[in-house]
Amino acid sequence: MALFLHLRETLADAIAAATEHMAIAPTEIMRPPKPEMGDFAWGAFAVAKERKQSPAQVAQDVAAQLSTAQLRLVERVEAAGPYVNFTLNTDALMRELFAEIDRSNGRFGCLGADTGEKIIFEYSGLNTHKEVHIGHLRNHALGAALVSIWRSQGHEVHPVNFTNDMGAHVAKCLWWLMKKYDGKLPETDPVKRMEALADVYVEASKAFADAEESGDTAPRQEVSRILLAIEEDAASPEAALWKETRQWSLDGFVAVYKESDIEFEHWFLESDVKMNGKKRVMEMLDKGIAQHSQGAIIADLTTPENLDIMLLLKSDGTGLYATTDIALMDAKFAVFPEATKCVVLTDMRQAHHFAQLFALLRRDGATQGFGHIGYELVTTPEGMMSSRKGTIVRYRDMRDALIERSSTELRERHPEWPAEQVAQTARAVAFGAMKFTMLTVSSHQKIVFDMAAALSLTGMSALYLQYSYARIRTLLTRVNNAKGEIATTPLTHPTERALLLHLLWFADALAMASAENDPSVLARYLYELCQKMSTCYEVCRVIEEDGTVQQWRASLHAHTGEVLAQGLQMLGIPVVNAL
RNA sequence: GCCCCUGUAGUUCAAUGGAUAGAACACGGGACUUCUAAGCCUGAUAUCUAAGUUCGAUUCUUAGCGGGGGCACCA
Repeated sequence: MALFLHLRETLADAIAAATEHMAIAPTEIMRPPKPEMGDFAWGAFAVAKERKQSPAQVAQDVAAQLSTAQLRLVERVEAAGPYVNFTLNTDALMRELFAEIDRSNGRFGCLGADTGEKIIFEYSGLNTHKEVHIGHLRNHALGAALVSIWRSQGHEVHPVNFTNDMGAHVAKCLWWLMKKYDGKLPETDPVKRMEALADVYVEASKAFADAEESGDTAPRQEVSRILLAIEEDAASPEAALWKETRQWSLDGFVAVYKESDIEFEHWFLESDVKMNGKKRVMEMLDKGIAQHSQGAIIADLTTPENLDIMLLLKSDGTGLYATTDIALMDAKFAVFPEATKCVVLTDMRQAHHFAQLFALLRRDGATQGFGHIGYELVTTPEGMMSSRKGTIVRYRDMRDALIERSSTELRERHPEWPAEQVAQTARAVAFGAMKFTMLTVSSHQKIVFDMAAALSLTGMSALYLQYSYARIRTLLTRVNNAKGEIATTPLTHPTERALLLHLLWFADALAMASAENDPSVLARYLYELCQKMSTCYEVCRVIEEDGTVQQWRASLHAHTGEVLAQGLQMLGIPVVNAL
């Protein structure tokens, strides 16, 4: 077990014993607001209420009963008003913590593997023939980070991808592609071709809207015809073009995932599961779970779930998102039959839809766990992004602008660097920046995207974390005994101890991030770690020192670097050795 | 109309009901012949309103005001 968790449990148990019958949860053991108060703290409020005593009295009683001899690593216990504060022995803490980091093998602060749930986790949800935009970026950054964070808590996670490759948007795109481009595009590079296809969709969308406005019904009829052809007639030229162009998008998506360092264990396509959805709806109709209404098929979820009417099949007999999602759930559990739970990550707008879906499946007898994690939208200062209004901020534009911006900066700073190193480092900076801006804000907070702000690489940014790591790496190349065993910590400055103690709390950041399904907890922890590291770095020089002082400081930085690298890895932020 | 999210410093965001509400940007001041100044130190500035619960409320409840989203043929 992680040292941190063990210490907290030990304290909780000891306090429970000292208060006789009270159950004390380990999470009641907190961090005091000021380091000089101690390393752990417990507030006596609840116990005081139970005992009808003053919290200060209870705190004093508990402190008096606790003996440091029985508490691992603790060298001081004292009551401070309503709190009991605990202080750890620095030398012992350093030895045990560093030993844990050294043997953790990239799993510092983590719980044992496969001790949790088996989760199918669906995220990303791109649409073929359409643009990848910065809203998807938020999904990707959150999803990939959640996979790591949940795994750190012992859950078995199977990340899967669901791609929407059918529907009106596809038909519109094909309509315009055939009409204006004769069904061909000149690009051969997978990414460029995907992007060109998405551009066709934007044109198509505008042309379609213009036609609608001017009362021209021909495009609408043509789009319906194409939609029907690709759904019903596999031998039609439209179906052939659909499959060809779909592949352009899918190839492009593979490249996007690869450059973002995202992996899926399975891909589901809407077209593969949609027809099964219709079948499932018909079964539900037979069972009485669904019913006819106004020519369509619905499920009435107004009571007891209070989830309104759920539309399952349109009056023209065609399916919709809900239809597909019913079958998709079957497909997921067919691929991962041992899974206990399925979690889906989308923006908040779909929360109602998924609440309905899960309620419907439970009515249908499903016993697995279902979860939806919603995050707030990414908007521009003008409001919601819309491809029709042309207000989409494209993923590729942001990526390219960031790469450009950081390349320029790097060339100026390191004129001696070879082009390849500049390019590689610029990508690390760009992808780090993109992900970090999406991860630091908690997921229930809307992000108003500002390109200028996103391009600024100061303050609370991924670059600050990457820069901190690079400084550690450089420092360590100049001392040769960073990994040597040390028995004592020749502390000369409070910043050293503050940094050491912050490393101990890493396990708490992981546990919190997982419990809240919120990677921003980890992102902010790492930022704080770097702040403490930077402060220490300025005040406590390493190279001009020698003997145990140098050894200790180098070791502190080395271990900080390892924890930082692990945390960044979990957030999907690339690390580089020089910046 | 009903439901969900949200309101904290000039701006963008933090804060399991607990000790003096923290950061970043912007603004003001400062240190360095010294391991990367994309850094460090330092200053000023904030809980939408009104009731309630509590020893204690930015946090919970109710009402109001403001912002965003959702609620049957879109995904």
